[in-house]
Parts: sequence; structure tokens; C-alpha cells
Amino acid sequence: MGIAERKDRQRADRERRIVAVARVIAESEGWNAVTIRRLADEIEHSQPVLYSHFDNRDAIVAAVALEGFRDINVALREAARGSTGRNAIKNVATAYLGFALRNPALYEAMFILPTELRFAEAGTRPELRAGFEALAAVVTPFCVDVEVATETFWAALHGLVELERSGRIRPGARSERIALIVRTIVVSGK
Amino acid sequence: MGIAERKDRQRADRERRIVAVARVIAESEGWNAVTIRRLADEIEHSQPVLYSHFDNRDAIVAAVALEGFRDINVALREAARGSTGRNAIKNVATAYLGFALRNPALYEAMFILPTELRFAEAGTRPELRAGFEALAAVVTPFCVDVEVATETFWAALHGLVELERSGRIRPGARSERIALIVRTIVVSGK
DNA sequence: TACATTTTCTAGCAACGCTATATTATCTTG
DNA sequence: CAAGATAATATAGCGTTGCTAGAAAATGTA
Repeated sequence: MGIAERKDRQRADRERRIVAVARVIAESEGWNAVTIRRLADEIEHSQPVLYSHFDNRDAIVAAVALEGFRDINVALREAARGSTGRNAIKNVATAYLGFALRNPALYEAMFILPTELRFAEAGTRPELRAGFEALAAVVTPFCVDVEVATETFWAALHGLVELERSGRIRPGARSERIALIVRTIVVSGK
Repeated sequence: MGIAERKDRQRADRERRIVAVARVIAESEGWNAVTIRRLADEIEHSQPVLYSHFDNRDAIVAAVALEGFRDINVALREAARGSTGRNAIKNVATAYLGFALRNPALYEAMFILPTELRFAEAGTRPELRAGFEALAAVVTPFCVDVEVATETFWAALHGLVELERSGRIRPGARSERIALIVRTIVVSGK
């Protein structure tokens, strides 16, 4: 009897729709527009249905964030492919900023909004590690302490994103700043 | 007739109290606990009084943020004093992280929460430039393009703060990461 | 003392996240 | 196939939020 399977599939479909709709609304109108009522309207169900999928609103944000971590991982590995050494670092850095600034709401869910997604802890989702390791991969050839170098690289990129996104540094000089960051890594270790 | 002056003074006092209370609550219970009703209770007035001082809740957050920019400016200049060159950079970087992590809610108001405080624009408040220039001061001896170097330095520090604050990089290796950032600046230009 | 003006408060709106409870649909069983 | 049990969904509402219109009180002026 595939009846239970069909039900499971329909539930999973609905859950995906919720996350997809949340992402679209967030990207087009900001996260404040992503309300439970609005989501319920969009998927044509009542509000309590959402709570049968997610514990609360934050959990929905976290689900979108998780998609973001999957996507950025792909984008970074794409950027690294075909180049090596110093060039690979530059390409990955550029891709990181590009991804973040092209998907501001998504990036917000990943790094700004409060979610239960934790990194340093034991039960860290693999999606969260993957992006970190994409950074680590291009950094590795240049340094002894990969962990420290990757964390610093990541932090620098994240900082550039946030300050640019909030209009606190000039959008124009982006590539010069990236060049500086790249040099940090290249010169540093080895 | 000093009667109008007294009134002005009392109003200014009350406004300062609002900001101070908001800061205290935010730091001890988080920004979600800073509601208009709560603030009104604390200053022993009704809610509409708050709106005679500030346009909306965000404006109160912005006022706290402005205090933060004044404070961090002092902290950074304090840290720079007495040391020169590479040491000055390290001290300032350490002070920056220390300040941010000791005053998480304040830092949140300055950089995370949505406010109307803009940097790049014409009417930028001097408080917002001051901190940037404190960073620029220690960076200047080492680079040709001060603006780019300072922006990058700042971004790196901000990124370290945010990733550490959200538990995404190890708190332990902080000084190693700072050392890496310092090397970026020192090696880069000149 | 009576009036005018400014300041403050009371009371309430609309929207929010979330949930207890009623209702409907679905499956199981006599 | 109808009746009862079970699971899924909807209705309606609670408490809280930011914010505001209009009543009330305090203050200054004559």
C-alpha cells in the first residue's frame, strides 16, 4: 500500500513549497514581509499547518538558510574549478561576495537572522561545514595552520559583504579590497 | 525668563534617560526586550511621550548605536596610544574585538539592526567617521591606498566579531587570527 | 481668575506569532 | 457498505507588538 508513501511525498512537497515561498518573499520584499499568515495564504492552507512542519518562524528562516549554505557551496566550488593557487583564492573570494550581494535576503538568513543553526557544536549539519571546506580547499596550499587561515579568510569575506551591504564602504573599490585579502593568505603561512 | 531653557533641559534629560535605559535593557536581556511599553514604564511616562522624542523604535536603536560609535572611537584611540607601527595595529585590532564582544547588544545596534544611519552619504554624522579614522590612523604608515586598506582592515575585524559572536569560528584562536590580519596590513602596501 | 496652549495620558487599532478547540476528511472495522 | 475511530485541517482567539487619535490634565498668559 503506497498510500502512506504518497502522503509523505505530499507533505514533503508542501514543506518545500513553504521554504521556497519564504525565500521568494524574503528576497523581493524583505524578511519582515515573511509572516506566517502570508505564507499560509500563499500555500493555500491555514496557519496551523505551518506549525505541523516547523516549530516556529525561526525554523522556517533556518530552512531557507540551509538552502543558502547548499547553494553557496556549489557557487564556491564552481568558482574554484579550473584555477589554482593564488588565482583560485581570488576567484573564490569574488564568487563569495557576488553570491552574497546577489542574494541579500538569503545571506541574511544564513548569517544575520537568529536561527538555531550552530557550527562549532557536535551536531553540526554537513551543509554548514561544506562551504567552510570549499574555502579551506583553496587556502590550504598557502599556509601551515589551515583552520586559522580559513577562519580569517572567511571572516574577511563576511566583513566585506556586510559593510558593503550596509553602505559603509565604497562599492567601487571591491576588487582592490579582495586583492588585499588574497595577499593576506598568500603571504601569510607556508 | 529661563523657563523655556529649563523645559528644554528637562526634555533633553528625558531623552538621554530613554537611550540609557534602552541600552541597559538591550545589553542585559537582548533587543527583543526593548519594547516601547517597557521603555515607557522605566522612564515612568506613557508610550506616546517616546514618540515625541523619536520617530519610531528604530530611531531609538539608532540613538544607542550613535553612543556606541562614540564609545568605540574612544576605545580604539586609547588602544593606539603609546604604541606605534605594527604593535599599534595589533592593539587596535584586539581592542576592536574586545569592545564588540564585551558590548554585544551595543555592537548589534551599530552594525546589525536596521537603522537609518548611513555612512557613504553626504550627511554622515561625524561620530560615524571618527571610528573609521581611528583605524585609518594606525594603518596609514603601512600603505599607499589608505582608504582601501582601512576598509579592508575594518571589514576583517567586523567579520571576526560576527563569526565569533555567532559561534561559527573557535573562540580560542582569536589572537592567531588577529595576527594574520595584522600581517595583511603590514605586508601589503608601502 | 479665566482663557489659551502645550503636554501628557487613556484607550484602542491593526498586525504579529502562536495555539486550544471545533470541524472535516480519511482509514479501519463490524 | 455503514459506523465508529483516527488523523488532518480550519476556525477563532489569546497575548503582545508598534503606533496613534482624541480625551484629559498641566502649564503659561491675560
